[in-house]
Amino acid sequence: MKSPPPADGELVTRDRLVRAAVTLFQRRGYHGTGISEILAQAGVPKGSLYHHFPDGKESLGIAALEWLTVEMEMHFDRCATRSVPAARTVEAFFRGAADWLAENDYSTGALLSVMAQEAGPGEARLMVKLEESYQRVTDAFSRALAASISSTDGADATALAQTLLAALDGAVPMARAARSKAPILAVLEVALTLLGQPGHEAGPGQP
Amino acid sequence: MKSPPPADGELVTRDRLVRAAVTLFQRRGYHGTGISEILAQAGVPKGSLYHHFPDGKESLGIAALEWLTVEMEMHFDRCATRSVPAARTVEAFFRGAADWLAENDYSTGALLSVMAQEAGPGEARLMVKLEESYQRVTDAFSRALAASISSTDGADATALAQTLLAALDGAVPMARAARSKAPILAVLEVALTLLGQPGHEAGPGQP
DNA sequence: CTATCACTAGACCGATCGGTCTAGTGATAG
DNA sequence: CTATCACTAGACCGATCGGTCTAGTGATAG
Repeated sequence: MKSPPPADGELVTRDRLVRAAVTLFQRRGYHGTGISEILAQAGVPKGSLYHHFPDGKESLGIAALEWLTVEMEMHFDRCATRSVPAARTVEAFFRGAADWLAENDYSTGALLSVMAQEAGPGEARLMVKLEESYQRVTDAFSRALAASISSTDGADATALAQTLLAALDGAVPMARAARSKAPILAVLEVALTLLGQPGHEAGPGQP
Repeated sequence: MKSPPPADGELVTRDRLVRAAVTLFQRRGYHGTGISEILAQAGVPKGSLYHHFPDGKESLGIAALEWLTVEMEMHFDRCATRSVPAARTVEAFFRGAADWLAENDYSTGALLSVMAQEAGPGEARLMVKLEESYQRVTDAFSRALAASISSTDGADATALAQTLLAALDGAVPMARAARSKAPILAVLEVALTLLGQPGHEAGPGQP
């Protein structure tokens, strides 16, 4: 218990590894990214990785998921706190993803979605973490939506959040393959239609 | 030019490879699946693989995408020909995916989506094929939808097809992580709401 | 000044990766 | 009967995979 955490010095190396893992897993997937690439990108030697993550790659994957999950939770909770209208929350979310993809030359992707499709029985801990992450992100998103959708109850907001998140996760690889924001923007427009018309149990039609 | 194709004998080995590749890429992703696993699953020796696919794994990936693309095109074109109502086409599509996932212990995934997220600059040909496949599948889906949606023109049907395909592609990994059909069914319900209300330029509200 | 400890550094490991290459094998054409 | 050809079979290849292990290094506590 010597060297009490220099508060930020302790996290630097570990954090660099996690950030590099997030970036690379988004680009090439979990199995497509080698430990050595992560090490190179983070500028960290192998020994340090296994000091911070004695259980290796899978633990690093879990840490990457946790990092992204917290990031998303914070984002959506900020929207909820500020009572941002649902339509604006959704629009910012989709446009943000499209812009970020374009800025990165369409080489990044949706972390939860890739990892959930690559993980097998050999990565049981990863799968458990994925379930948790999906749940937390969906919950945060639905909180942000519920804050401003009058005509829907909690259940509706959850289903809506799930649907919109799924739609974006599905549109990202399309945009990547097409090297264009178009698929994301097309999906966004349909999504906004959905929001504009609260729907099946709401009031009268529009003018 | 001896041995004129025994018509089916020629395709058996090659086809077994493609089918095994589709199955395994769906389960573990492109990079997560080794050539040796494909060989084992197909019951084919290595030499045969490189005879049929001299360019190796990437060509096999392309063939797997082609196989799935044709499969989907045929499915949707069947719906279009029979003038299946859009809502029924969508419901069958989503429920089919959910059932197929459950039957396979939530171990399979969305092929286009995983591969599009794993492919990098090193797999340029794969990426080109992915773009084509997405396009063809979306087109076929939108044809199936357009056949029965009166209030939408072609552009709308395309955006709708893109959105619904994206939503399913995104919901599949969620269902996989949760080991439950629930996410897919939740998304389906929202999707049906969308179809039930052709929307922004349609007529009056409902009763 | 010394012992301890968190952490860094990278040489090294067997296993597996995708891919090549040589030796068949068996049906067909002549 | 023989030559050709599509195809099978698997030994073998270097490269890279994820992971282990030993030797520091440098700040802190006493």
